[in-house]
Amino acid sequence: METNGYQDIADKLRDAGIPVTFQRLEIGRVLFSGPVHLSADQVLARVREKTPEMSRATIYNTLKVFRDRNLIRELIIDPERIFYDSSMHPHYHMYDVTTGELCDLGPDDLRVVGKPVLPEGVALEEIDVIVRVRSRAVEVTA
Amino acid sequence: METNGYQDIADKLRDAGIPVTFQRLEIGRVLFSGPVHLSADQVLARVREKTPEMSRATIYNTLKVFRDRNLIRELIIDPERIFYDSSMHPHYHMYDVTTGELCDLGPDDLRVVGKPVLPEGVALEEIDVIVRVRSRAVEVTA
DNA sequence: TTCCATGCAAAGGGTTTGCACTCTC
DNA sequence: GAGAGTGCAAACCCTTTGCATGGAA
Repeated sequence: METNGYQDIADKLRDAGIPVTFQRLEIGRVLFSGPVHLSADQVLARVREKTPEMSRATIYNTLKVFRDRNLIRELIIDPERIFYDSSMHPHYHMYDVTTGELCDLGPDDLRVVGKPVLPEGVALEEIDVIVRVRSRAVEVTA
Repeated sequence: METNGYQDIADKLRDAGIPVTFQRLEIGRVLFSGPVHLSADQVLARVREKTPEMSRATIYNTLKVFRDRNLIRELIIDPERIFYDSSMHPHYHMYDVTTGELCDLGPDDLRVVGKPVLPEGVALEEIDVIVRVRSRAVEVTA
């Protein structure tokens, strides 16, 4: 999982059936150097630190390719933006609505018990759990 | 909970400390006549069936007022739009990513066990559980 | 009269798309 | 040279905002 070198990332892409390109390697480097939760814009910003000419459209295209090939997961947590999670291990999330911080929860923290009865012709895709928390420090006195 | 008449809705608004207006009654009628999951646009459409002059801005304003007063809950489930849930009972959701259908799950279907350790100065707001399913019937052969 | 609610239209922000250019095989 | 990948800019859609009108206390 800890794919740090370009060689590892290239292998990861090939294993997923994704043709390797320079841009995809750079985006992969940002995503697969460790477990991260990043919005598309954050990915773009990090890639542009090393590759300023990277296009926003390429970021969105590539994120969708990665997602379709199960290399990353889309997190629908904030109505403002989609987060991309580079960890495909089953796990849940804790989201600080005040700061926008997002972190992982393991099975030690939380577990889902029971399985809902699925209607005819319907397949389970995944179960998302989001623990929303609020920092007391930063009071939003609206 | 089954607030059907305008009188019931007016009471509900007053109880929540929300000044009663014609528009809020109409929006309340759509939301509180039964348990519903509607996007802002769907609320607008239903209100306009009876009140075609209702403004989109008023819908958004009112939904936010209702949400702040804990009359409805925002569901962050689909990146395209926010759904508003007229049921404040604690419950979870099943979402069909193919059809966009959304339904409730009770404690008989699913339960969350354990509580995550919250960082210092952080308060639990709520725990969302979304069971994502996919209809086999409508194959999305992309 | 003062304040809040409403409506319209324009702006805002994340995401998608159209199209031309480039690169690879 | 065919096809995919990329980059730019404009388009898109949901949502928010500014501002003027209107209604209630």
